[in-house]
Amino acid sequence: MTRLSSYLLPTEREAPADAEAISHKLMVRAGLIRQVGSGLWSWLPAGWRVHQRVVQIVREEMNAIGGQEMLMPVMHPAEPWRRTGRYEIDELFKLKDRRGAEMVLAMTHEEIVTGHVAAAVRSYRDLPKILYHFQVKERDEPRPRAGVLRTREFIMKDAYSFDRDLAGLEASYAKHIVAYDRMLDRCGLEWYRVESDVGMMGGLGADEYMAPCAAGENEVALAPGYAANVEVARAEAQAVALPAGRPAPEEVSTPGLTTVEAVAGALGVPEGALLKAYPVIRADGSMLLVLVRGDHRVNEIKLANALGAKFRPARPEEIAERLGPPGFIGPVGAEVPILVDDAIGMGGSASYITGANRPDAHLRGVEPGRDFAGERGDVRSVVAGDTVHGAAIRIEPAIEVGNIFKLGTRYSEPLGAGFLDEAGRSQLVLMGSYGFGPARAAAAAVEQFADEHGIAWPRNIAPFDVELVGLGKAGSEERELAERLYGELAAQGLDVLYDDRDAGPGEKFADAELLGCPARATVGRRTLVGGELEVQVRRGRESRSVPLEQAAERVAELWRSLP
RNA sequence: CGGGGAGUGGCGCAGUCUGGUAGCGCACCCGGCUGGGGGCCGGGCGGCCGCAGGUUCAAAUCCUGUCUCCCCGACCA
Repeated sequence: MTRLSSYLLPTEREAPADAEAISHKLMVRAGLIRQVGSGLWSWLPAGWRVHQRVVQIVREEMNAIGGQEMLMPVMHPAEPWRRTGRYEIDELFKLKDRRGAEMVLAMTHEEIVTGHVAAAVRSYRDLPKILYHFQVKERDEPRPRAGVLRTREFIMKDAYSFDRDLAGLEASYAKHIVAYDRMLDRCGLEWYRVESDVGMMGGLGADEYMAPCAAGENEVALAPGYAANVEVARAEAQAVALPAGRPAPEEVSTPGLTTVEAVAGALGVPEGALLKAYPVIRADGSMLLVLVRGDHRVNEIKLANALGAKFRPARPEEIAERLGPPGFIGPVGAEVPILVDDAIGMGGSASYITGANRPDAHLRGVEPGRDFAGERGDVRSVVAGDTVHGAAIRIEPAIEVGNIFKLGTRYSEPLGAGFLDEAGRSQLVLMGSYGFGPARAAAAAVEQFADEHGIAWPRNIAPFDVELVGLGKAGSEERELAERLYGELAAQGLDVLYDDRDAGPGEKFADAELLGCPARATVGRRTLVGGELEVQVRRGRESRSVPLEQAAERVAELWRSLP
């Protein structure tokens, strides 16, 4: 019997002063987690039950697609990380053992799992495989934040698929989509699967599982039938009213007007009638002038993907040297290559305003194609109101709770994970990696369903199914009834937390609602007198009464009907 | 890494400017009352004021250094 009087559940009336996010405040207040250091958290018993419930759901769904659970260490020799080129990552914790050997603390486990596969797999007959584990990840995050939403140490379910060819990888990936869709549903979360960036390291495709909530660090662009991380989202830009064209560009004086807003205001045109010039320096040291509409922003991830290489913004002195005074630069006459965003209309009678590459001057009547030339590309960030298939998109903040990624040979190649096919030819294994963060899933559930009274857990990941509140003094008749009901509820398969503390009813109710078990049953004098048990559904806080003689069955039935 | 803020009892805070016996609310302990929404009365325990140096007759308070934490941004393979 889980008695609250002897359970470690230190609830707080007030949230920590430094907490911002709802999940941070409530998980601390409800006694689920406690901070140890920046980005380092302990899970107290009730919190750990939530985490374990998420873990079990994930485990069941991974097993259902043929995943094989294993366990790999957190501390690794540095060597395989050097081989894959990941030793240089700043977020990687590095240390030395007593002999001076270089070690790392794992951020993920591609190096190790691929090493095992490289050693064990010889033949196409050994493939495909899906291997996974739940293990601690260590990441030296520049800025941990918001309770368990972004931490330096956390448990991740990471899975890896190994296939002989692209069709096999696609099949493994499809299985993970099924598993992930199901685990997110079973966790009771609102979620989106969104297209995501494959990153600079390459990859054949990736999706992220996003749980929308205010504390989310990511943004997703959504329209009917469309969902993408704004890092990669593509959409039709909204039209903008452009000034009429002119026979040739014409200089206008714009003293001191270095921002799009200032120039548009002074000339009485919408910001979208300007072209924003964003000079970047590519890996080879050359400059590229990126142009986007004045009301748009350059999306550095899309730009990096379009260039297929890293770049950095140009420094003011580089801009001054190669183009003109920062704030007044533009494409006309520029002696550097130009990349023109797709949202900029080419040709036609309409025209844009651009910097003149001279102090305190802009040009109007600039027509792309006529007055300058450049390659085209989609390198801007979408904004709310852009359209996809004719429907306007909206942008929402969300927490990334899972991601799935077609790695290809990114790791099998440097680590030598190959096999022999039927023809006896040596081939590289095609890999996929699939992450899921139970702590983030739990925090997302708190974010999505909390109200002013506290947490309202989805049924499948609540710390307990039912909180049984025993009123009256210890040893009283109503307490005896409560203890009997505990046994009956447990016999129905319910996990029950029994509040047997010597505390007032108000405190018990407040704590129960803070902790947020999906149902609360109250046993007091009224229960004895009326012969009915009061049950409150946490989400919505509505109460109902069930006859005492069938109380356990009725509560179990009610519990099964909850979200 | 840039900007801002904070370390005083378990939690939330005041006191610091203007140096002079370390305070408040909640929590906790004991006794009693109450017993369906954080209830009431009485009595208690608990703090080297983040740490280290310095100034001073005297430092939570002034000076120097240092550590830690939070928020915003950058970053996040």
